[in-house]
Amino acid sequence: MPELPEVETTRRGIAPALEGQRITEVIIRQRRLRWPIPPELETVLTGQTVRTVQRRAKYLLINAGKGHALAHLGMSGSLRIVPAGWPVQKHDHVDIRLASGQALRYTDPRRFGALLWTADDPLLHPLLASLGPEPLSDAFTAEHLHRLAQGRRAPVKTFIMDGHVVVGVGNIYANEALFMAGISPLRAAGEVTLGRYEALVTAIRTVLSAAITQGGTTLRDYVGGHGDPGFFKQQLQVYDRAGGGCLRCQGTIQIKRVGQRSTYFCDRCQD
DNA sequence: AGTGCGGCCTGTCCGC
DNA sequence: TGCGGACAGGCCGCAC
Repeated sequence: MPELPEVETTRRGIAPALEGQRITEVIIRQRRLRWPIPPELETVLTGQTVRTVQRRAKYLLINAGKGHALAHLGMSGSLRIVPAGWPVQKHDHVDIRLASGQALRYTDPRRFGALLWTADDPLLHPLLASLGPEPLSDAFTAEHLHRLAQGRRAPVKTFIMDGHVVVGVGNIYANEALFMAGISPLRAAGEVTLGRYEALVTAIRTVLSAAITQGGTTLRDYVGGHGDPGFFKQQLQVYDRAGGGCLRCQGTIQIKRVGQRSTYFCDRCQD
């Protein structure tokens, strides 16, 4: 679920309530996420004061002095600030209680997400060390995509969803950006010209930025740091619109499986 | 090295 | 109304 805009919206929502706060207690009701929650999340994190809450790719990095908690929201996860002791629902797996009387609550029905701990530089963590550039940074360029794509026969949609190429572009925004750039999701990555990668870089930046402005896209579970849904769903051009009219031409939005993911596009606007 | 797939989970929806 | 099966925003780890 949560792609980059949702994770960034979450970061902005929870950071003010966390930074400068001492962690008084960590309550774990369900350890079994994608990986088991390590014991350090209780033994080391408790008593620490949060310094910063940053984001790298779709990971949130909570700097707690002695190390960093890493959070990933998987497909259905959310992190939000609640009053301590707020009624617990079925999938509320973790509460990190703060001296303020609030708590950071981790909720994840499908448990594809993760809560991890690292005492070292979090950017060197095995899960983060080999990731591609941030799409909203200067390091993300058409030249970067074009160079990496040389010789690649995988579809360009699969290519841009690969976190080692560029981070943060999940299924929704990959579909939207390719539509905006007029590129068929089925085209081999290695056959896309530098000029079209220019358009794609612009489209990815535009779509992600607009989605952040709208607080992300909520299809079902996603809520931001204050428990509110995101509103970018109303601006989706192709995602989940199979059979609907193309908003740019008189064509019809198609759906196909590409890399085992539902892929939406207009075969008249995208080639 | 690049590519394709299974698997992790729960919930929902659709067809019978 | 019940039930099986497909599918859902991510992404690791494996076999080829």
